[in-house]
Amino acid sequence: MPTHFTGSRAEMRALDTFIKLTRCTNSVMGRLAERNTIGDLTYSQFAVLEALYHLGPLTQGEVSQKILKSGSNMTTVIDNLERDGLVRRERDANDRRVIHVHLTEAGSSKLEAVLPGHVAALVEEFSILSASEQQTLGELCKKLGTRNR
Amino acid sequence: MPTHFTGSRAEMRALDTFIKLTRCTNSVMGRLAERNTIGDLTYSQFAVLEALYHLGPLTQGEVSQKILKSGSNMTTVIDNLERDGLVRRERDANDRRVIHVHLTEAGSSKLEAVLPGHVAALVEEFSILSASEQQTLGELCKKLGTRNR
DNA sequence: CGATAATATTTCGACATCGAACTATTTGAC
DNA sequence: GTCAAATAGTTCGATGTCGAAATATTATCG
Repeated sequence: MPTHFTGSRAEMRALDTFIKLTRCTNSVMGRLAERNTIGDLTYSQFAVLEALYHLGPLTQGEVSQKILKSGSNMTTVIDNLERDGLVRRERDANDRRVIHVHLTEAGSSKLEAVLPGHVAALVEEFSILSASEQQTLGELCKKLGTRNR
Repeated sequence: MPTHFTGSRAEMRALDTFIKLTRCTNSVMGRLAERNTIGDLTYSQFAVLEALYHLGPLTQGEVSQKILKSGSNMTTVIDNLERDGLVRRERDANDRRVIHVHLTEAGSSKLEAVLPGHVAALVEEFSILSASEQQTLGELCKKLGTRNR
């Protein structure tokens, strides 16, 4: 946990908080991965399916924005999802540059099969924090995350 | 921000906190990356150099544990660092299975050139939170991160 | 209308990342 | 002492991830 870094108080504090933040996220994600909470999906695939499931068909660019990943990355992830039959691409008729991504039946079923377990695992993970601690954590994260914008 | 997920209160809370946590980490890392705060290094490379800088020569396995990455991943990252002359591998004389990773002069200089700016950027990022907010965030992250172990 | 700018996606090359299978070496048990 | 189990790294194949350059298409402006 310690960083063996010597600096001003503000420096040590920021560094320490940063390390705890990244390790925390890392650990939580790692433990979720260990539990195999999303079956044979990757997190990227899960995120794409979830977005489509809750928001309906989206443009590839929209998906990219929703899950905060680059456009070129979306191409690969959606390629894999399409190969596995979980998603379907449809060229827009009016603007042939854009592609609409649709969930297939298989994709929908897959997500429904996996979502409850994932949520349950999350609840369990976070149950170490009280409701108000979760509230506080969420607020601080939001404040830090949306900094200058 | 919203998830369009309907569930019990505990479920919504955990999901919401989870999303804020991951987005926060994502955003902070992203902004640091944009600022080019670690030069032409990747974060993995930076993490390895930093560990060696502060702790001295380490076994490859030890590095892997310090930065929480898999052994096979370490092979690649250290391969690249070695190719760039920032790090040197040395086989242990007594136990020929183990490899000690040393920082080279170039590696040391590179890190020293980059560390102050990185810390400054971190301080600036976290300056949106007061000292006590950072303290709280750190504690909550630690509690959540080290859950059951 | 026609050249240019903007937009959506893909391709490419580099790096990260994992788990499983593999190699080399050391340790332990009989 | 020898053979089996444990340990340290590497290799391999798959996926994710990015930014820059390329492609295709649409919008704009003169």
